[in-house]
Amino acid sequence: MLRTYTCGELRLADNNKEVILCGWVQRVRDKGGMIWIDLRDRYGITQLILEEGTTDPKNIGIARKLGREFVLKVEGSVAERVSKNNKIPTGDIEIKVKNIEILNPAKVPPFIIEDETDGGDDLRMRYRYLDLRRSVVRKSLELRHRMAQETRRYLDQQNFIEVETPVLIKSTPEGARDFVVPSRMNPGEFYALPQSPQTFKQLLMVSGFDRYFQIVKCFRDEDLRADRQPEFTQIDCEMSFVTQEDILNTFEGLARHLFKQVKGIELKDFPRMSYADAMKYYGSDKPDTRFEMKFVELTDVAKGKGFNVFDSAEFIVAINAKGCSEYTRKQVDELTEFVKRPQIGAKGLIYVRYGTDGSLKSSVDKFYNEEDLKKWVKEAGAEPGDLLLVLSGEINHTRKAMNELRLEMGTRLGLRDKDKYSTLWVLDFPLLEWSEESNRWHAMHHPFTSPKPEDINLLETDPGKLRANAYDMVVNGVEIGGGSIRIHDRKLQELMFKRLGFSDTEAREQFGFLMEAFEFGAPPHGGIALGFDRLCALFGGADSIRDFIAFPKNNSGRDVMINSPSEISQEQLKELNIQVKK
RNA sequence: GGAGUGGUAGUUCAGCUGGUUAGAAUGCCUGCCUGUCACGCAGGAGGUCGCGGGUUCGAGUCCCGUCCAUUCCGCCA
Repeated sequence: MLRTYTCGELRLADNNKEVILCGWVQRVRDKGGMIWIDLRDRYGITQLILEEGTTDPKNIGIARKLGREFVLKVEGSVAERVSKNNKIPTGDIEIKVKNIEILNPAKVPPFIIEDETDGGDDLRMRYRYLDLRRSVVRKSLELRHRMAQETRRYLDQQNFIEVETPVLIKSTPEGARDFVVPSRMNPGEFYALPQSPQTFKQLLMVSGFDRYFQIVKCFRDEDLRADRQPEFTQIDCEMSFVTQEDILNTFEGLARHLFKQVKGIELKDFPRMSYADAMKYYGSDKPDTRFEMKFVELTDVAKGKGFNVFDSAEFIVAINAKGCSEYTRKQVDELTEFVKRPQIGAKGLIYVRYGTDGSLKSSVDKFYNEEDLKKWVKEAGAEPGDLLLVLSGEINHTRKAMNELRLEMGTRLGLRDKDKYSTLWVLDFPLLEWSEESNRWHAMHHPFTSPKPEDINLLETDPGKLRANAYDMVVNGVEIGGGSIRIHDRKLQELMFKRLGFSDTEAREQFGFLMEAFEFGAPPHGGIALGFDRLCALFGGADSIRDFIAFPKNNSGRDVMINSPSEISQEQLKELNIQVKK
């Protein structure tokens, strides 16, 4: 070992010990007759001291040549500081240097390696290995490690076994775009990287593994976001001989275990909400339930007074912004601009001020008298001092816009506290949704999801109303994971593929292996997949998952450090039987 | 595929309705400083204003195109 201690562990109790430390130069403070060096490693920072007249001049000479991020090996003795620093754990001591060895010099780093760095994202990603030296980023990865360990511990205790499934698999048209890998040995043929190990985990159930999990990389070739990477990690799970209730309890248990072990938070039972209610009251299948501000439908009370916008609207909905009646014209205009942005696309925003004196003032006073508005505020349960915000239009579009407005108001009113956690299960998702684009039904979750038995006759008559045995775990408005009870019957699976527009041949070619397996004694089974990166970001109080991934990709799917993707040589292309159009 | 925002010193940014030699902070270099810990003080170096074109007597600034980054919409079973 080059060192006898780390830079984070020496205390006053170690006084006078002879020690050897290794680490990086965080900073040199040269005061003339005295020089202090902050030596940093993964564990902390320890101060070194060199003093003219005491320290060997050779070492003082070396210290004067040091730059940031030089790698040192330092021998010395632990001493109590004359002036202590209570901001760091090692602040009571320092190392009187007896010998400094430069293990490796360093160029001046392009950004400051401190918690509050001056580096922009682009630069940090280009030099990610330097960025990872910063304690904030390191702590994010330490959190991730802890989460993974606790996940394994809990699931192991629950008799789950971790099985690795292949990464080179088969492309299927359902769902997201696949990343594909050409096969040299099979010219013209391609593997696909898994969007999830879905079919494999179902096959493991057929194999009798009963309880499977895997912390696994998944791949989707779709456009990226702050919380979306082309390769990401899931806690992927499957169980046999269980009901939906068993799965909800098991994974509510996992979430509770993680919150307790990692954050020291005891969570209450997760409330449950139907998809229909989530859409009705929050306009979203992943509502942020840290605050109320539920939707109030005004379609019936607000129509028929000659206000053409409302009279012609399919749907009129309001939220009650508590205590906002004093919002200025400017603030209301800001909200109007907010909902009119192209991404949200509302035509306008109507408001009703319920003054603290009981007065009612709206932006549509021309059409509605005080009696009319009184009905509105009564519907909304508003009190004097509140502000009603109203949107109207096509139902799905309006709900979506109001969802955005609700979240914006929640943010403005400080109701979305990062340290507060509100969890819930959203249940009874529709099994299918109609796609205008491809003019056919799509599986909302995936084609292996089972319909609710009582709804099964709707598969032929009214597929859009058919509810699935599917569920999402939602925390603070973030979809943490989702799953379903699967189909384990060949006939039903065939029917499902048919309904989704697969021909018999297509279904057999793509999923024949699964349907065949169902004929060899497939147990009833179901499972869930939790987005591990998002879960870590949530625990870390961050909106972006990038700092919880050691080497993330940028918005265009590029790794700017290693500069990938990149072109490959003509020889490689030839070997793979691939031609590239330029 | 679409919309917004940004690109100026190593870095983070300022730079007004176009007008002398493009600034600040920080980092870097040099010197001074014996209890600093965001050390302090004095001095210094450092710029193809993303790229291409246009308007103009004159463009960091206005216009067009393009590239890059980022946020969102579409997309993400």
